[in-house]
Amino acid sequence: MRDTKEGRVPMVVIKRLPKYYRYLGELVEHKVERVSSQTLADMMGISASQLRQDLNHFGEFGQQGYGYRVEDLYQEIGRIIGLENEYNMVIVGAGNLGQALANYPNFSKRGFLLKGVFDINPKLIGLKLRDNEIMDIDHLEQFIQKENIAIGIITVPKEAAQEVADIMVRAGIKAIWNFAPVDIKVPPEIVLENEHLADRLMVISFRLKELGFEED
Amino acid sequence: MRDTKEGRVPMVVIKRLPKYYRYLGELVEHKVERVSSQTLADMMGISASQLRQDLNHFGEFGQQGYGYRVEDLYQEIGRIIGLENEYNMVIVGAGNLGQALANYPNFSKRGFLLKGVFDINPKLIGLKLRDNEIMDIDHLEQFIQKENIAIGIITVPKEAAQEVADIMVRAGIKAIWNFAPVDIKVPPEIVLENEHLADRLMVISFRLKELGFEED
DNA sequence: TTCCTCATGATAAGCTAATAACAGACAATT
DNA sequence: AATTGTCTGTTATTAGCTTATCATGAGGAA
Repeated sequence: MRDTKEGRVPMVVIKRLPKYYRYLGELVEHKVERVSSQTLADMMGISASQLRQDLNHFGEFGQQGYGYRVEDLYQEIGRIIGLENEYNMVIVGAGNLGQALANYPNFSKRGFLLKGVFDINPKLIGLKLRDNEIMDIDHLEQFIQKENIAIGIITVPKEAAQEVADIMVRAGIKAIWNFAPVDIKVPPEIVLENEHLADRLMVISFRLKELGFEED
Repeated sequence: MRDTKEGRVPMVVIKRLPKYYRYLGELVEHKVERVSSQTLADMMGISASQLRQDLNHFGEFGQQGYGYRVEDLYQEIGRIIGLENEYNMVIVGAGNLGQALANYPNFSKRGFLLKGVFDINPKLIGLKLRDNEIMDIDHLEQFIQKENIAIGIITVPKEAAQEVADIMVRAGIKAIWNFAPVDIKVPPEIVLENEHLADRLMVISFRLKELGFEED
């Protein structure tokens, strides 16, 4: 079973896949059976060309003169994203954000299973967080290895973030999702996503300012 | 005082500004006085060309044969982003994520001031969240107008997100930062940032899968 | 069955962004 | 003051993405 038709798929395209998946999910819920690239693209606010082009990176899913079968395409994109797999996760940093993510229900629904939550603060260790007891960060490395953890989520202060990442990498983790406001460095074979929430606010700030200056 | 040299600045460039700001902040902390585009670009893992190109959208901040004064450039980029302004914010949805964001210290430090937290759940209304008492969503519209709220953060379930956004728009809000897993629709003059956390996990999933298939 | 319409997949054209190259200005040094 | 080397701002080039176009084949109607 082949993943991509040929060559690498551009990152911009990959980032759009979850959006396609989301909109198709909506259509499935509404029992829509078929959809044309034009209709779907209009819903999403993109061009039909781009939609077709994107899909063609992965294969031919539509039929001329008919369009796409919603259910099929939905399943197909789920497969492309890899949602039929299950991944074990840990969260390191049981502060507000760590707790919020731990309680996020949509993750387990898609096969992302939270197996442990860690912190360095003795006051937090031992507390229950939904199904997970908060563990001492000293046990992190061993835990990752024993429980076959694929994804590590970092929600510690920025000073500790790189150190936590190093432990994860040493333990053989496959991917890191970092929420600390620093760019973590990891070897190239590790999948890394930096989530800089404060950066997003700054983009909003810039755009607000830009708008303000437009009144000339 | 002019913002951009001419024309519109591409979104890709704008998205990089906070990153520049972050790295320059590090240099400031380490009391580094000057830096060349080459050095800074190496630190950030981008090309020196791109860095200079990006900065040239906004003006000339460096000196030939010398480089950039770290402190000056840091201030300058802060100004470009608009960090000298203050913006009032509200959070709607006092669940885990809403609470986490309410307690995020870095926002107020940059002039993003949380003025109120709202929810529809009677059990939550009246509770204290750091400095903010959780208010009934019925008072949201009035509050936005009276307190001159510029930015609305949405952390409600997806079913309620569009409705909340509509109230915000009606009340005259300037920007919306949406964490619900739907694409909210707002008039074009409203600055909108959709933050789809689950999407990020799917990108990680795809990349993990891609990596797995590379062992042929 | 045959013809017509529709909408895909593929190719081409157009556009945007990233990298490379370079002339000129400034700093540093003697 | 003169000279060398550095490093910017800018222009040129290349690469990457997006949009437009079109031939083709499937579906549906008569």
